[in-house]
Amino acid sequence: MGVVTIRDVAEAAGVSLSTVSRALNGGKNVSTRVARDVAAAVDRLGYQPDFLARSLRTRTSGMVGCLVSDSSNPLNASIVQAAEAHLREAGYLLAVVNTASDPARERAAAAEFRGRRTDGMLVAPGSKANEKTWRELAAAGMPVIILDRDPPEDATDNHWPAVQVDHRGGARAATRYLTGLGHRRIALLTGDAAMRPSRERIAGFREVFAEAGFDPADAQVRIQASPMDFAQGDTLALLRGPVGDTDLAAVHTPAITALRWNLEDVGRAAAELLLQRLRGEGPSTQSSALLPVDLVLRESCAPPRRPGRDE
Amino acid sequence: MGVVTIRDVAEAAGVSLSTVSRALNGGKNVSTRVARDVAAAVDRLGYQPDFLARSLRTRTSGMVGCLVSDSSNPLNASIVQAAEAHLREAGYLLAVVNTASDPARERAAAAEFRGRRTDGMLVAPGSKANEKTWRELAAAGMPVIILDRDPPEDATDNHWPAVQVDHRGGARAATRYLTGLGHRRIALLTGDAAMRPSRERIAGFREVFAEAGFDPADAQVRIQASPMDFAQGDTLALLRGPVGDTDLAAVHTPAITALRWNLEDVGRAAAELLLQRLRGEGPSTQSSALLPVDLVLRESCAPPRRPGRDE
DNA sequence: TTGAAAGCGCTAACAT
DNA sequence: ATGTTAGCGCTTTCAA
Repeated sequence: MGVVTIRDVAEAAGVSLSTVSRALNGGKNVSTRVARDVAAAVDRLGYQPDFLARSLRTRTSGMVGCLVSDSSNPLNASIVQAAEAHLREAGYLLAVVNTASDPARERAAAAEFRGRRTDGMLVAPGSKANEKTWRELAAAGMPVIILDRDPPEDATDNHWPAVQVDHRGGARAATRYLTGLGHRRIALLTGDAAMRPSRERIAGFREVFAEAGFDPADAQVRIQASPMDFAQGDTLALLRGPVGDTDLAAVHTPAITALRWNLEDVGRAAAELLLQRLRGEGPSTQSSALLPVDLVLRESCAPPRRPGRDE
Repeated sequence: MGVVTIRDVAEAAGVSLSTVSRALNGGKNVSTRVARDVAAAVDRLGYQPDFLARSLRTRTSGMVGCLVSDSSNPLNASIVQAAEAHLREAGYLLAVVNTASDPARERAAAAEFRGRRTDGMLVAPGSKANEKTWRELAAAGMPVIILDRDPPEDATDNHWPAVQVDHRGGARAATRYLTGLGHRRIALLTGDAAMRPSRERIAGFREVFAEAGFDPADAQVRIQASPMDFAQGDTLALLRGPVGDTDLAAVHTPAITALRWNLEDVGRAAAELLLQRLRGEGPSTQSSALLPVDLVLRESCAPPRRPGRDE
């Protein structure tokens, strides 16, 4: 394997070990002759530097950890993929751990990432159970970016770097659209109300009812324990659309009006926020992002058959 | 950060550095008293071992690299997720790199994984361009598991560990089903014919025509340059079903008959194959897997309106 | 511009 | 059962 070390290169190039290191890294303070010889030796021997050894020395691993409940969920998958792409361009490797929202697994993963000296983390906690963990991590100097979740509550209330999605605004737009069509009794199906996305959707939904002076009892909220509940039957599956856009919504007949936000942007923004920290940029730069949610009008919504009295 | 080292623990516990190491690892050759003291010190100091340093010493990183064209593709996402879960249980961390099937990126990722001393790799090459890379990697002792792709051609023709999906069998079943309904002119839409999945589908498709003595010209193959082509319009999107099952197929009206294979099994089998190698198990154990493809009958297929003459 | 030497935190002989 | 010692491969002072 990596049997060829920097020492071999040094011998082959007829220079010292540290000179090779300099030639390989900064390239500064190295004569052109030596630079050439070293490059030749590297080529000839097929030398590949050992990141592990370098990391041990430099105290930076070039790795970023990502904690997510389920990376096969299409929403998460796109976010993670975009983050990975952006981080990779900056030279970082992304390691993803699926936690199934299990607090114990989250803690285990956080500990492992920490032990591996990751340079930062992207985390989407599945509950508020581990706020202490995130706070400790941050206190220890680990840059932690929150993904579409409530940041841990902090005594000092300094803002956590986070990428948030404007679910409230989206829910408002969708609700207004439906009330505009004449609907007065509307159900919102969404996930765990303790989590930011659902909580914000519910808030936006109710705000519109309140502002319009409609009966709040007609704004019905149904909590789905898991995203999978949506798929339990065709009927419920159809209702996925109003919650989040997927390929499904567009190709269905009728095409489903849906809320959509740019998942790639979420991942990219999170990566960028982290990179800012890693570059040591201060609080002068943007430290959080709020991404918009769009209402995509398709064919699935019509006025009620008897306006104001649809069942 | 990780300011507390094994040395601090040793001092706190009043034992030597190596004793702590032993207590932490094997736990063998350690008196219960010392074990207790060390555990107490670890707790009190909040010691977390440095994986990097350990890896440098042991020459094993506890990491596995995964090379895939696009981890946000639902098919890949599920495979990767399942592999991650299985590997994590065994104590390994999975790092995923998206290559967009770009040979240069594949090589770069392979080099980086190698430099990071990953213990193994799961790779789904996007072309045959990098066969040399995979061969070199394997020759250097890196366990490489191929995911639903052709293994690199090898002079010695020793079999590569690989997880394959029986796309041919699936295509045969689907084709027979359609011919059984009376269809005689059938189109197969699939991806890059140079890649294993499509090539096998095409083969199975044509086999059925040949065996039945139908006109091979009526077995029409259309290549889609990328999976995204399938989504370009509703019409084409509907044709996704016969190629691979997604949530979409089941909830569509009519529900779409589809070929399905277990993506979790693919990921799990790949992880297991890799773990076998990492445990040093020889060729006695299973070294490849061929997973079945099922035809899931739903409502989308009917006999032709004029049997034998459908357009 | 170069080299010698120290050491990152840990494990693994080897002694005791 | 425990301690001493020697590195893993690299970067980085510090001298020359």
